[in-house]
Amino acid sequence: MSTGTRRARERAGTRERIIEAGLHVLESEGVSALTIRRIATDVEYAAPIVYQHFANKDALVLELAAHGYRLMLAELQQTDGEPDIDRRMMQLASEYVRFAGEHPHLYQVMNGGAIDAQDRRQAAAGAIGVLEELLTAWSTAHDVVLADFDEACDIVWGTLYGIASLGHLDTVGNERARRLAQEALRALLRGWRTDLPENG
Amino acid sequence: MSTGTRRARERAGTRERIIEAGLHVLESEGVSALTIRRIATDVEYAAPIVYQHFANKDALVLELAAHGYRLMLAELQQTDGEPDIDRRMMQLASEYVRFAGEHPHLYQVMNGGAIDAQDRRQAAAGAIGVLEELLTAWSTAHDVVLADFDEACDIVWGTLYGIASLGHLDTVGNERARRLAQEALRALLRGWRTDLPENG
DNA sequence: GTTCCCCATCTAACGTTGTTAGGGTGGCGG
DNA sequence: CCGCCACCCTAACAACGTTAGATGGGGAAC
Repeated sequence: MSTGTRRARERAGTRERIIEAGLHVLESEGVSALTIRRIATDVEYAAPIVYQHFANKDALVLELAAHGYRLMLAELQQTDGEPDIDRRMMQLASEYVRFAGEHPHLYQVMNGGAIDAQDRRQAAAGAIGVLEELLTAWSTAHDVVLADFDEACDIVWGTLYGIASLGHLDTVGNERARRLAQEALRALLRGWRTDLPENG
Repeated sequence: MSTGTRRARERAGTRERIIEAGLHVLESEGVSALTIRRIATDVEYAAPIVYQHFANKDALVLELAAHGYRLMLAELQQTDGEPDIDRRMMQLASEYVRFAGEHPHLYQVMNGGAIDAQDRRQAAAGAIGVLEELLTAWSTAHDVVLADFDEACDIVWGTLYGIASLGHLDTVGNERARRLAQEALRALLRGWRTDLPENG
């Protein structure tokens, strides 16, 4: 079956081209332009071809979002090379918000209601993993045992999401949002530290 | 012009009924069921009537969101009667997340991309005002001068939004999200206090 | 009281969306 | 060379937001 494998390769190729076309349309013209017919036209096919590769539009959008989370993972991992764990945390916050600002439409799709909660969680697992690693390193570096590690992760992840959303949902500029995210994360971590004296 | 005022009253009445029908559909069946034809049917009119009261669907949705923010304002103001300012802050966080959990579809519309950033800011001004008042009271109570008050407000508002979104975007339950929001806000405020000793 | 006009309302339609069914065509196996 | 099969397209459906034109009934004028 030599033709069989070739056809399988071609199938996978067009599937990839559909995803790339979708990403291009999304990033360049926004979510309102992300149409089955538009994508099909860009890959020089008729609309129904898309349904040979994706069950429906939501499945395609999920794939685009997964791609976005992989991209985010790559950018968040760029915080390597910084030995100071607190500074790396600040870089994480900054990079997260920067990503949201540089890919607003992709970010919108990644967090939009079209994606099932479970699927999103799975797609975001890699990016969240970076946060988990950093938070683990931070807690050991400062000799802090967090009461509930997953809870702390969710808090940080949710905080970053919320403040990054201010950056493009509201009139808050991206550079300001980066400052806000850094300050929020700094305050959060400071609040969790037990190696600082306190009186109340 | 007796008939004139009556007609004006009727016009305003149907406009109000359209909004109420929209809210009812939204809360009971979700944003995907929020359709011009569906709303028109519920108020026993044909679809084009809606366009005599709203320029387009986005304008109607904005009105629904504004109603949602007024509702949120009322619920946030219920934190009166608590003299302890820190406890009131905790109640604010809890009530915010509770609102998001009890009105998920309304909350989704309030923060959805269909609403212009400026319009949302204006609609949310009242609810944000509650936070501003509380934060002012908190800073005076603890003798803290915040470096940038508006920045602190945005941080808290964004954090609450992000963590509340975890509650219904992801699999985090509402009661857990409330705990998370409280812990996040507690850590944030603790990080901003200057009446606690520190060593680095 | 009759007539007429205006305006509120409806029906019908357009263009777009996601999605599905059915037909045609070209290349591969016998 | 023939037939079949897989691929691809055209056409269509339902539903959406939105607009234009038809229609009808009630108040105003005589």
